[in-house]
Amino acid sequence: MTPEELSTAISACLTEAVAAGEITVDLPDTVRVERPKSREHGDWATNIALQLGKKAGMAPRDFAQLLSARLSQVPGVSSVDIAGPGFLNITLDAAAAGELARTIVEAGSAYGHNQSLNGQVINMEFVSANPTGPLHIGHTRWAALGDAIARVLRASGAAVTSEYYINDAGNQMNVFATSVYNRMHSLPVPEGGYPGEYIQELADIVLEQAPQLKDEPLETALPQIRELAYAAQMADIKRTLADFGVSFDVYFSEATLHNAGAVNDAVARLREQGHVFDDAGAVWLRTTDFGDDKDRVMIRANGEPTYFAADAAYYLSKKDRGFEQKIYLLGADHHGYVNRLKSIAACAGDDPSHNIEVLIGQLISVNGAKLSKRAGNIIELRDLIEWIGADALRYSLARYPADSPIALDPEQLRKNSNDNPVYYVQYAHARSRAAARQAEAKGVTRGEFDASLLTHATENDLLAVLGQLPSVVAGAAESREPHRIARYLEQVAAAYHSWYAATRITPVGEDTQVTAEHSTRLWLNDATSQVLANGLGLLGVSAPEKM
RNA sequence: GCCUCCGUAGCUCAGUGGAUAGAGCGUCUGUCUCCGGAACAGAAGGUCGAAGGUUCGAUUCCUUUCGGGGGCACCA
Repeated sequence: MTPEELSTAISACLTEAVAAGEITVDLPDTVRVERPKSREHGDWATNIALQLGKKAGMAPRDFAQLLSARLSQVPGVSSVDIAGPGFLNITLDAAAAGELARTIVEAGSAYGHNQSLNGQVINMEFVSANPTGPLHIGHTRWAALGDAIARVLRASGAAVTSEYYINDAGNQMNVFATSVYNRMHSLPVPEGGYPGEYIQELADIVLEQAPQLKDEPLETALPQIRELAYAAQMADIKRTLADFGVSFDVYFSEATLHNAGAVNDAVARLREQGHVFDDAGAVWLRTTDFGDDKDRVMIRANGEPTYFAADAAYYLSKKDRGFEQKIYLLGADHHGYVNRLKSIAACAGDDPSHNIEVLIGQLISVNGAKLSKRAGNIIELRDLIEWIGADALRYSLARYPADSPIALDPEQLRKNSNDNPVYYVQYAHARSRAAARQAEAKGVTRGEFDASLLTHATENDLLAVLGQLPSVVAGAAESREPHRIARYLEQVAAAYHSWYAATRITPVGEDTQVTAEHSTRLWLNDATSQVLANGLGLLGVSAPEKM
């Protein structure tokens, strides 16, 4: 029996009690079932009687008494105790609890998936680094976290499109191209230009593809240099993301918005909505109507659209493409942008509390990281991957809530020990696979399964933890907090290691007789592998067979 | 000045309107004739920054306050 099934059973008992006239109260959609901290309090506990007792005009303990009478009749429920002010402590039959092992193995990679976000159509934009240089540490956290959030949302039934917005318009692209041009001619870095060594690499690539550009003056060479260097830089970014295990469904070019007139269209559409006005030669969006602290310019007095105008057009594009929810993942340095983005949504007639969601992540730092020589004074993502490893890096970043500032300690992350949580979890997976291989060699198979044999205290604990994956995934999706998965996996690993130390999957010593206990434990072992693999998969971290 | 995030064990950090606030590291004590010791069992270590308020119950929610990080462009 899974906690979800127990929750459903409690809801059914409540409904029956209402129908029988025993209680009069509005029932919640779902009943929360929790694993009590203390084992003395049974397998599962609920505080539903405390919540509903008062509303039903009853003492919580009396309410608990009524519910307990019905609940103890449910098949699989061994006993129900009322504790303290009205907690219901529920103990399951070993067989009912153990059945979960089979449920998980049979569900396979689908275990943990849930329908909590069914029907939601979500656009998630993250990273969106400028195409004028390599990815650096500032992009790393969202690359790891954003990708994990997308996976968690999908596992909860949402249709998610992950999107990378390329800021390939505006003067910065000309500055970028000029920087490359100057490198081609060994000229100094232009005013405000890009200094890193990677510019030289881009210059080499451009010259290789179009050697004639070397003899052309800046004005005529610039457009082609811009295109070639841009393409090379985006290829580099995509390669680094791929090495990090991150892929995007859509790479959206800002330039295409300008070229297709979408920016001007956006101004016109927002004007129709009544939120655009002209002042001092510029065109403004009255974002103060929706809580922004000042109105924002869309078209400058010189006729050039602002970056903000492109953002408005981009938002409308997402809306037009049918995304009900648009999630933006931004660094803390973009905090001031949140109200503006929300105002765009409001000006477009959307509900800023529903159709747009801006997640702000605190910045990270890495102690003692080497600064990239090729890119100037930044820490490059590709260097971090090479130094720490993609798995350790992704896990470490996914392990903390986005709003918590973190300082990574690379020396710790490079260690193959318990200092390093990713190894703890990965090791548990590798160990469980090794145990399965060992079992096979000793003739243990999953042929026989008798859940009532899973009676050891560590088996009860392990089963309880394994049963929580679906609700943990749903919770992580709802709150956009994949770190809950990581923390959960550490619990799974701990429960597995305890179980492993306390019981045997294979016959030991002279006793070579394979029993139903062995084969049943193999089911539990394999169920654990599956939960660890599924959870790590949601974080974009590998689940190794061997380490 | 305004906005926002953080403040929990010696360190790095989880967590929760409820029963005894947790993990790892560090410190201390144990566990290998046997499936992977990258492990397990246990001990010590806390006025949950402070003060008010709401509540049957607050570390959690609200207000104030102290300390720290980040942000407040006709830049992109």
